[in-house]
Amino acid sequence: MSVVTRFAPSPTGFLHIGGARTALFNWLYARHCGGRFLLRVEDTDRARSTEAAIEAIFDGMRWLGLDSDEPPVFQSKNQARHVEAVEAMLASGHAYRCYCIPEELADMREAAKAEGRKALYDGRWRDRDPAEAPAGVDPVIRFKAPRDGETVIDDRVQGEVRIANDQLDDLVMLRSDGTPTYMLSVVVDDHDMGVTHVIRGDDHLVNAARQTQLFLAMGWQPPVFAHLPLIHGQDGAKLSKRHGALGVDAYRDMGFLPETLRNYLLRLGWSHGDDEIISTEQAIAWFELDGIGKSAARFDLAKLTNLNAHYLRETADGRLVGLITPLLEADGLAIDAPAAARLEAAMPGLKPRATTLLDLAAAARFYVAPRPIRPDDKAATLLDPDARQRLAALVPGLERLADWDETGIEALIREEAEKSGLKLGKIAQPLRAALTGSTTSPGLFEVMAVLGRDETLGRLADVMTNHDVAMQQKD
RNA sequence: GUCCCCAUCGUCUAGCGGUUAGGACAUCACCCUUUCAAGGUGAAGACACGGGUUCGAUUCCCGUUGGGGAUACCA
Repeated sequence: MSVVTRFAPSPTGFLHIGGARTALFNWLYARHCGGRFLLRVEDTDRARSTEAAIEAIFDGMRWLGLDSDEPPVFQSKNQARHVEAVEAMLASGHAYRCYCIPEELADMREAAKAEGRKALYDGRWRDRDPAEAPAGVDPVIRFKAPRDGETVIDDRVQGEVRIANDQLDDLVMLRSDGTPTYMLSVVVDDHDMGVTHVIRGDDHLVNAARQTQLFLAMGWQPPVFAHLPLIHGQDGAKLSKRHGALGVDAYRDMGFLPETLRNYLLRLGWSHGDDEIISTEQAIAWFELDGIGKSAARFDLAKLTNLNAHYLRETADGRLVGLITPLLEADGLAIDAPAAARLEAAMPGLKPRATTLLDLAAAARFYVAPRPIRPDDKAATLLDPDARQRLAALVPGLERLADWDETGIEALIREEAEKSGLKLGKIAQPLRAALTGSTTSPGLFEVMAVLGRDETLGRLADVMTNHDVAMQQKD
């Protein structure tokens, strides 16, 4: 039997980090098994579901590269089928009409709480004659759940979980307005879609018992369950909106790569020995359900950042240029073909110093910024008159230099430093300030090689002639 | 309240009765060095507690504590 997994988000918000991990695990397991991965939008709560949320979820899935094997299923479109399933249960005696009004239910809950019992519906309409139905009350249809014994879930993550049936009440399958509830819809859809493995958050563990009862009552084989521990925030509390539970789009905007998220999310709750850096191909080959941990994990931005730095270093220069170009353009810079080429040449020096696309773009800015380069405060301090004189002394040599490449430039500068009896830093730092406008940058000789002779000399000339630029920044 | 789940360095985790309890991130030190990173070397840092079982428990069982989840005509 081929494996079928599904990701079934309810479209009430963005694709958050926990949902993304659930989707990833389902996707990986299907890919690993050579099965199919399906996407189902659980929009049975029409009031809370929004078009924007649906788009945000699809968008997030696309960005993460989690492609589904069939077009997404919208649960709301299967309503007729869900109602039909309930009618069949009514006919087979597995369901009944309940005429309780909300106030009655509230009283019931309160009474149960007072007695220290689990707050459950007491099944008062289970066997009551429908002729006693009060006038003007639209009934709900409830599942006639087993009252004795227990329901056992053989969970692939949590192990064998036993829940006494008296802990589960007769759940509502059809609301008084005739619409199906989530609990019923999931079971019917999972069955109809041929889902073999339900991999989802821990918060559904008890639901798995109710759903198992439903599957059994309908005469269907329940799927294999695997309930993932939830992800917690840095403070250990539930990863909620106010704890920085952001959508995956927020991480994209912070400059993280999708492969970083995939690797990070995979390691959050799943392990393969001591392996940390795991490519998606490797993950597909290795992913097994028994590698999933049982305890909740905290989301750690520092580790995510470190991982992103790693993937940035591994990313092809051309792709990086493509990714930061929009950021630079948003910053008011025009990136034409020569500028893009210069950025690409600069990437080997920029990449290892960056942790996100945002700081990569910021660090790359000086390469394509228009002259004159505005030095920042610290850089301006370095460009005092003495330093400018030292820089001026370099110009003839740079003009004459035969091979304008990193080694040639380095040899020349070192020679100049030695000649004047200065430590390299005494020349290199002002030079860096003049060329990059900053006190930190990639290797100086590499910077000069990438900038080219004309641009280098031009930037030096700017500093030499335009004292105002330097002086102005000094205070 | 009731039911369910969980518990190894600050964090993510390895471990599946006998280990100097391993790795990664973060932290600190040193090396490298034209700045900043990267890289290299090293340091510090954990089995929540109490009972059992066993020749022997981080590992198995029970309890305590702590954390989380579920208790809807939401999903």
